[in-house]
Amino acid sequence: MSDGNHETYTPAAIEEKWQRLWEERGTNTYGDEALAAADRPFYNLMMFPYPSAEGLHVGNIYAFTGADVYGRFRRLQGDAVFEPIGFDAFGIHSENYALKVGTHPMELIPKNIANFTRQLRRTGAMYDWNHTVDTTDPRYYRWTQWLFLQLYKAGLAEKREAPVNWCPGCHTVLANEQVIAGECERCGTAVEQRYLSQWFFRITDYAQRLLDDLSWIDWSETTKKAQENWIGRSEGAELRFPIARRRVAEDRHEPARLHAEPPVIRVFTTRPDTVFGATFMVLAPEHPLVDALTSDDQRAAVEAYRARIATMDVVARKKTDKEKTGVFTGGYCINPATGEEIPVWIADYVLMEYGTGAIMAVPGHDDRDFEFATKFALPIRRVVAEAADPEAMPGAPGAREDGTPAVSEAEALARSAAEPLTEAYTGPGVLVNSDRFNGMRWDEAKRAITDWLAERGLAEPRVNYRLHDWCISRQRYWGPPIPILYCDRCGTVPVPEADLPVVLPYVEDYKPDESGVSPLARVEEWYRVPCPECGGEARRETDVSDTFLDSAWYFLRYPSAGRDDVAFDRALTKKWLPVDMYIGGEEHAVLHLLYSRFITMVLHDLGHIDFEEPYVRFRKHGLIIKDGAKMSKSRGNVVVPDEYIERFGADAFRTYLMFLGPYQEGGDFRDQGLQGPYGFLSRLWDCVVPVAMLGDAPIEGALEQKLHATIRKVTEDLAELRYNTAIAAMMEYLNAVREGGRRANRSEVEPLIVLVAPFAPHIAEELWQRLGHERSIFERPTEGEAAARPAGWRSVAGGNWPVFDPEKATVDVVEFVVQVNGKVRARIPVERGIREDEARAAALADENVRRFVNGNQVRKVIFVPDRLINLVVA
RNA sequence: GCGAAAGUGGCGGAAUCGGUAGACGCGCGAGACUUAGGAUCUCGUGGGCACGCCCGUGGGGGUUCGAGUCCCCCCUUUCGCACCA
Repeated sequence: MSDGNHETYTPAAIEEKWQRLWEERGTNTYGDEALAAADRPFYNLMMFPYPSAEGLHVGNIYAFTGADVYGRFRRLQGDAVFEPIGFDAFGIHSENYALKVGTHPMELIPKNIANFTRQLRRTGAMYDWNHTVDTTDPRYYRWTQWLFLQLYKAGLAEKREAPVNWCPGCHTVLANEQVIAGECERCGTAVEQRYLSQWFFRITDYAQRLLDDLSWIDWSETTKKAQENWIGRSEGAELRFPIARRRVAEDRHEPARLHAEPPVIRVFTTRPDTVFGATFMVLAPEHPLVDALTSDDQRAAVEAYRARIATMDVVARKKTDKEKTGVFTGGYCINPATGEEIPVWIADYVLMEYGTGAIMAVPGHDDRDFEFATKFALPIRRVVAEAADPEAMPGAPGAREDGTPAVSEAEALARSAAEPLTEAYTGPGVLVNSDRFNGMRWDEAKRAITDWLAERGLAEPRVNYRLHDWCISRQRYWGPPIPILYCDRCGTVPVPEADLPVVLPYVEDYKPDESGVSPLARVEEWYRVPCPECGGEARRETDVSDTFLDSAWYFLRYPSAGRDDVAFDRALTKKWLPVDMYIGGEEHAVLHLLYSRFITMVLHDLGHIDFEEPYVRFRKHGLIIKDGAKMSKSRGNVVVPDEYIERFGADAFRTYLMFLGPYQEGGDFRDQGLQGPYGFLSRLWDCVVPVAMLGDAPIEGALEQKLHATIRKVTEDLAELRYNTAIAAMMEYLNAVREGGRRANRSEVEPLIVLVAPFAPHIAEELWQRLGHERSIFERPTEGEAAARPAGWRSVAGGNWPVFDPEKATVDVVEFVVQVNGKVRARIPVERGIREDEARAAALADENVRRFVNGNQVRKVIFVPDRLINLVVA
């Protein structure tokens, strides 16, 4: 629709131009000095991508654009925003893909990174390309290895034999967090349990701190909750059940060993109040005491059961709803509360990884124990009686003044002590069948019984966590080698820091196998090295570290990227960290986000940094679906961003992504939806270009009011990442400017261009330039520029972002609602600030209102200033 | 089973504090312009009819002058954890 005079909006040309100019002028990048000298630093971080061969997908762009919009918003407000990007390129994901296509990862990854870089530039985000990281670069992973050594020296990294999750598909060990419902997060293969010697980070030492800090960090609530659940703190007690030696010793083959082992079985329980009801004990099949407890006549059955469990895959074993299985060991232990001998069983519903790997079974008050006891005909004893009503409990509200329950104790006890249980009772109540503790509230009994047993050394209060230590060994090729040497004479020797990096060698055949060792173990010339301590023969650790270690500290590296003398510079780190705003996916709620918090705490404790939480503020973004369904290759509904960007431009694509739903909840991508934002930008263009056609009149009246209301709305919404409603407000304002096809004035559109800039930076730059500005809209304006603004235009200090005038942001005439008996009967325009009596008179002047009042007496009037009046009639 | 979030037009989604339900956009309808239209512009667009109202935010109760919003019960969906003692 070009009419010679009119220039059409051509996003491709404009965007190409500005991306080139940004690069040439260094608009978005910092030199080393500038980075060190920046005032009002704001570290705007987004989760760096894994550079897949498929290229950037729409989910990446959605995440990054939301973060970039925020960064640009802060920058327009005068902050010195540091917005880096990098590549998380090590790991099983990359390696598996390389294997699939038959290209070595050392060739594949640089290609992918080049492709990603091209695509990322095309999205128009303001990345600082002077400060990027690539985790596979030896200049980066040198410091990943350094980090490992710091943990090693601090005693936080240790090698130990442990049951680990082995993925038979990926041929490697996985961290607990990488096992989803018993399956490998990457390939979906059922995970097996193996006993291997692995490197662990003692993250459990930090469990309480990781939990405590959640109370003050400013994060999305759901993310905090996920971490809280993952850490899984439970309070209770460790109880000790002495082994009934008499019975065990009779059957023992090696009686001498008996004395070497502790003559007790330790259990963790959150219900020490129910110990009088512990009628048997269950150990995990792998429990080390099983052998000692097993009697000769039960040995065959026990061995068979253990063998069956050992070969069972983890998915099958962890199924909650399968029928309970188990076998009696023939051994007994003594209930420390009752003194009774109780039988010891093994069953796979007890997990070796949690607590002590043994439980006291209280079938009366635990669903699982009840099921087990029922199946194997074990005694079930009630020790907690449900009070007639909660008020009846001693000390409860409604209890008598002397603290005794409203229902008599005797009554409650008598009623239910003898009553048989048809299912486990897990609720609150009063103790029964518990000797001296009868009649005590269950919650008080927890402490009382623990104390009572503790006097005899049979219990102590205990806090347990679900969190496990972080297994970082991977028997794979594509990762940083763990910087450890094994010497026959000196044992485990850390690689001296001066010898870092331990470079990952080029290995032609890097395919993993069943052996349980890394492909690097096949490269003798690499792993055979002299011991740095004795000079004798040593052997390198051949496992590489988990990818999540690479990403656990990358945010510390960005400002110091390119520095070869330190992992992170002290002064730069002090200036820029912790991260001011971190935006990323919820899928990392318990992986990356927990690990990087842990690593940061460790570095803090070791004196390397002066903060212990890496991200002051974290916001999760939502997920994009396509036409109401998850995107997947098999469904064939994957959005390829390049095509859309080519057709509509990055500006429209970005704006659409931010418009299609609340950013923190995600939304539904529909091809036709792009028309809206594209049309919006086109109309904005048509309003401003050619600039010579713009009017010079100052903004005034209702439009001025609307502008200020829009500035307020957009400013507030952007601060809270409510991008969709901010865009809607801008659309509304532009519609008002164009009302009736009138010619726009410069004073009406210039502020709008700044508001649009975070979403559509290219068109904003272009229009800004055409309006006569020489410098980027994102640069801090000079005094001259600030002074040359149209009348009534005010901006925040140091930026072009407009400031609204609260006086002007409110309307003079409001549409006032008149209700009769709560139903809307009229809408009348009134002056803002109208008094109740005036409003009432105006309401009653309305014909329709009068019709409904119908001469009846007005019994009550509800008046909400500037909103409504409600007349209540008989 | 536990934890978290959410159910609003044909669709994506709006709606600070309990105060005009459906902003904005898509789609659709009518019209204008046009050789043409998957372009652009204008107007309309929750349902119903007696054209003034009635009905409408998953279902059922309740509180209130007034409920999408608060309370109780139920249903559905999505996500996370899942034999965690």
